[in-house]
Parts: sequence; C-alpha cells; structure tokens
Amino acid sequence: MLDSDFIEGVYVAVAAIPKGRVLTYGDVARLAGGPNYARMAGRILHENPLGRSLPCHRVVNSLGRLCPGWTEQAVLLKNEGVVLKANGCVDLKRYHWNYNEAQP
DNA sequence: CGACTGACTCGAT
DNA sequence: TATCGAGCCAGTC
Repeated sequence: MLDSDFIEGVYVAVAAIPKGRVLTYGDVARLAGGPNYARMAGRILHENPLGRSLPCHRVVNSLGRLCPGWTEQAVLLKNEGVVLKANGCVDLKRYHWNYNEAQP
C-alpha cells in the first residue's frame, strides 16, 4: 500500500514539470517526500489513474533513458520539443528541469 | 515468510 | 554518455 501523500506528491511534482522539460524518477520521488522511492514513483506513474492527464512522459530515469517498449513517451517528448538521441536517450544537460530554479 | 521482479539510483570504469 | 555491479522499496508469487 503506497502512502497517499507520496502519491499525491508524485502527481504534483510531475504535473509541475514545464513543457519541454524532463524530471528523473529520483527527483520526483524526492519532491514527493521519498528520497529512495524512485521505483515506487515509477510504479505509481505506471498505475496512475490520471493517465494521459498527467505528463508522466516527462519523467525519465537518471540517464535520460525512456521506458522500454513505451514508444508513446518518445513521441510525446518530441511533441514537447525534446529531442531524443539515436539511442533513445534525452539530453539531460538541456532538458533536465531544476524544480527549484527557472531555467532560461 | 522467503524469493523474484521492476517505467530506479549511485559509484566506479 | 555507456556499461557493470550492488543497493534500495514495495508488490507479487
């Protein structure tokens, strides 16, 4: 059973990601109140009832790697203006969102 | 209750 | 950034 507060925190953090920016599961988990709950964040996003209402496609792993098999995520990211590398990795140097500071 | 799994992370190479 | 190995957390079998 996942803590409702944590789930809500994940939703808030993910929903707060601006267009054309990405966040890592670890960051989302930290914002949600769980520094080591990255995997839980992933599970929550996978099971999230909001589905497309939540920009979960803006959440990637620490290496900017997208979910295997989830082609829709790449399409959505490209639609947001995020360019993926040939191997399917996002340029975290450019698109990683610093939730504490507005990026130029 | 123990073992396996996963939309993960970190440190080292 | 890529790859390897070890660690962490909750769910499922």
